[in-house]
Amino acid sequence: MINNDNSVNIKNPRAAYHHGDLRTAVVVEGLRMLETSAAETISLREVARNVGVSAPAVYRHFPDKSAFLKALAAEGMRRLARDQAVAQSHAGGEGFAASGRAYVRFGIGNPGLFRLIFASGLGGEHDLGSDPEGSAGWMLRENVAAMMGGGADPQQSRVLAYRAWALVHGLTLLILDNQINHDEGIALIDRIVSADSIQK
Amino acid sequence: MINNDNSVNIKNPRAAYHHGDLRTAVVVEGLRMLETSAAETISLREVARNVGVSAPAVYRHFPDKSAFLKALAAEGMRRLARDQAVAQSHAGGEGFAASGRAYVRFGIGNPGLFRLIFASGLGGEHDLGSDPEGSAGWMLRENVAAMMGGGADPQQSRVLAYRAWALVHGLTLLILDNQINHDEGIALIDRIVSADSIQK
DNA sequence: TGTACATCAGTGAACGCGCGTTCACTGATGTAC
DNA sequence: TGTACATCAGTGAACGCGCGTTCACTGATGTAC
Repeated sequence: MINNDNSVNIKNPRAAYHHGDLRTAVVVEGLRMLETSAAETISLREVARNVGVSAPAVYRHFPDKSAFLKALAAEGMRRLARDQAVAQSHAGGEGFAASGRAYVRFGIGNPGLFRLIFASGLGGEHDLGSDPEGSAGWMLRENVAAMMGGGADPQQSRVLAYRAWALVHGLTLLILDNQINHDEGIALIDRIVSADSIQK
Repeated sequence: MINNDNSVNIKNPRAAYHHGDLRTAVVVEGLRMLETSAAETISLREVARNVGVSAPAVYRHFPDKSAFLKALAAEGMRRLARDQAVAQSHAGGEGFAASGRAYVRFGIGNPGLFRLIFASGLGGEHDLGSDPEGSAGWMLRENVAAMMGGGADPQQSRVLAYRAWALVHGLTLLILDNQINHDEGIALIDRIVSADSIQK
């Protein structure tokens, strides 16, 4: 294997990665591999190989493989939330629908990462109301609250929130799993995820 | 390993399974394992072991592992469609919503099988309109057509169909992935998948 | 400025694992005469 | 009814594979004196 810019200098192992740089490099490579591969098919050994480092080196930065995957999922969660926030801030009155569409587009654009974020066994049990600020669940809750106004029936709020979330989540996966034709699905995102389909 | 009723008599290999019975036994065992395990974690060797047969024996009935998984998925598809049809026929005017709820309940009750059905790389590219009669996609199309009456804009029909499908598909997976609390999700199925949330 | 030393992120070798699949085989079955 | 034979669903042994992880190690770094 030929060394590239991300690889470590054989004679001086610490030079390229002191201060946790290998951790970063490994995460970056993991995210890159997720662009074309499913998380379950990614092995620590291959990530290490691609980075130009021996497999055991990774264990200096992660206790085990699942910790590594969790780091990727966390980064994915951040990016998804960021995309949604940006879309929402750029939209006028239809911010909620805009953030939903951003959710779908993120999933379609990042299949491996999107699936990893929601892979059961990694995180889970978000439950609206307990999400960290800025996360998808948090934004969902904020949006529904704003939509309903002050005196909303809390259970009805949850129903609306779940309905909206389910709509965009399901649409994303149906397209990713090729149950809905990819191009047609993309073309119809705006009509499927419309303001009235989400607020009613 | 102790032989059970599904196992083959060692002295007389053909006695238990002549006429393709091993194929059936293997599929039954696969479906049983899917009740508690994800499809990716199921190995041909373990299935064979559980059935009481050597691993190569399975290759008399399936060319390879993926053919075996496809057989499980096909059976799952049949069961899902059957559940939906039953629910729909027992419902009054709200048949569409009823079949949607049945979809969600099927997924919650059969996590491994449900996921396998939609696993990318196995089937895919259903595309409304090309589904075999009785399948989920077929029923979806029929329902939307009935709902819209005769003179429906075909593209709008597709939008409604995809919206309904996405709603129930997403709800199912959010519950399975523990993004929505399991018990709360189940309790809210009827309200989330309501007639008006699906037809509008 | 020079020296001794502790630290710790890397290394290559090795572990046990279970997998999918192939192979040459065996022996019960059903069939033709 | 008896015998020879083709069929073919099973068998156990073996293949190569890549994996996650552990191990004892090395050698560059930064620090204390």
